[in-house]
Amino acid sequence: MAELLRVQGYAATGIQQLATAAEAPTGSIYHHFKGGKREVAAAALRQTGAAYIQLLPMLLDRHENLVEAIEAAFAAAAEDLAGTGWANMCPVGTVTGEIADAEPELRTVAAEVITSWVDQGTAYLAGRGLADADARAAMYALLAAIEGAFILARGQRSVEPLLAAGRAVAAYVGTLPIGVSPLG
Amino acid sequence: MAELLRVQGYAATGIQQLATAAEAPTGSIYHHFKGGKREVAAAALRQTGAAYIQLLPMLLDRHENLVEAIEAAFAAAAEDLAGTGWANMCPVGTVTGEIADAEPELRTVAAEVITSWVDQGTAYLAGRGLADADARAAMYALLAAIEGAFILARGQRSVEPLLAAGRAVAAYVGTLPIGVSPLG
DNA sequence: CCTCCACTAGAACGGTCACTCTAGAATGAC
DNA sequence: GTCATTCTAGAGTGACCGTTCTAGTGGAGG
Repeated sequence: MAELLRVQGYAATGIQQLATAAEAPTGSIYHHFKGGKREVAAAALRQTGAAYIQLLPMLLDRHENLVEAIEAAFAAAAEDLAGTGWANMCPVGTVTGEIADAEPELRTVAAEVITSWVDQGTAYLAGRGLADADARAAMYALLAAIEGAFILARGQRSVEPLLAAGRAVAAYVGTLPIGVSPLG
Repeated sequence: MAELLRVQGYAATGIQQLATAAEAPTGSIYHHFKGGKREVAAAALRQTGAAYIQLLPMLLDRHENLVEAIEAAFAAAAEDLAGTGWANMCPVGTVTGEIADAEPELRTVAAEVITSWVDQGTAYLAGRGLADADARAAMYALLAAIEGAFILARGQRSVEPLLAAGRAVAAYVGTLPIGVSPLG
C-alpha cells in the first residue's frame, strides 16, 4: 500500500489494486480493515511514518559533524530517488497534500505522523548539541525541505533540488549554536 | 480548476465538478480542451505557474534586506494559509507529487513550470546581489522549503512549519556572499 | 433569406470505483 | 465426531468516472 500511495497518491490507488498487490481478495481486506480504503491508507501512513523516522539517526550518525551529516543525507536521498526511477518518495507528503481538505480522518493520521517525526527528530538534534527550540525549528525546516525537494525532484527528474535543499538546511543548522552534547 | 486542484488534487477532481464550477456543460469543456481532463489541468498548472512567480518580486521587494524579506514572505504565506482555512496552497506541488509517475504529459508541464520559476527566481535573486550559482541554489532551496512547509502546515493545521522553514531559508541566504547589485 | 460554423447543452456509454454479499474453507473447543 | 467462529474468495451492486454523441442555438457572411 505504502508503495502504491507514494507513487500515485490516495485517490488514484484503488482497492482492487491493493488486493492484487497484497495477493488477497477484496473480501479479506474489508474483513481486516472494516473502515475500507481509508483505514488501509491510515495504517500504511502510520507504518511508513514509524519506519522512515528511523532513517534519521541511521543516516546522520554516520558523520561526526552535524552539518556534513545533513548534507550527506540529502545527497543519499537524491541518489536513492534517481536510482529508483524517481518513484521512491515519501507517501506521507504525497497523500497529505492530496487529502488535507477532503479526508479529515486521514489528515489527522498524517498530522500524528508528522508530529511524531518532529518530536523524535527534535530529540535527536538536541542530543547532538542543539538547543531544544533550535532543534525543533531545524527539524521542521529539514522536513519541509526534504518533502518539497522530493516533489521538485520528481517533477523535474533531477537531483538538483535535493542537493540544493540539503546544502541550505546544512548551512542553516551551521548557523545555530552548538552546546556540549548531554550524552557526552 | 486551479482552486479545485490545489485543494483536492488531480485524481479526486472530476470533469463534472469542473463543469459545475465553471458553470459550463461537459460538452463545452471538451470543445475547448480536446485533450480532456489532462489538458484542462495542464492549462491550470501553466496559468497558476505564471501567476505565482509574480508574487516573488512583489513580496521580496518590500524589504531592502533580502534576509528579512524572505522571512517576511514566509510569514505572509503562513498568514494567508491559516486565514483561508488551510486550503490555500500551490496546485503545482499537490499535483506534481500525485502524477509524477502516472501522467507523463502533465509531469512535463509541471517540470516546465518549476523550471520557469527557478529561472525567474534566479534572475531576481541575482539582481539582489547573489552570485548566479548561489542564486539558483537559493531559489531551489526556497521553493523546496515553501512547498514542503505547505504540506506540513496543511497536515498539521499549524503555521509553525512555514515560519521555521522561512527562518531557515533566510538564515541560509544570509550565509551567502552579497556583491554589488548589477542594477545599482 | 439561407448557410455555415463555433459553441452550448446534456443525455448516453462503457468502464471502474468502493463496497457488500454469499458461499465455502480452516481452525479450535468440546 | 459437531458446531461456531474466523477468514478466504470473488461475484455482484449501485454510483460515478471520463469521454463521446446527438441535437440545438446564435450570429456572421453572402
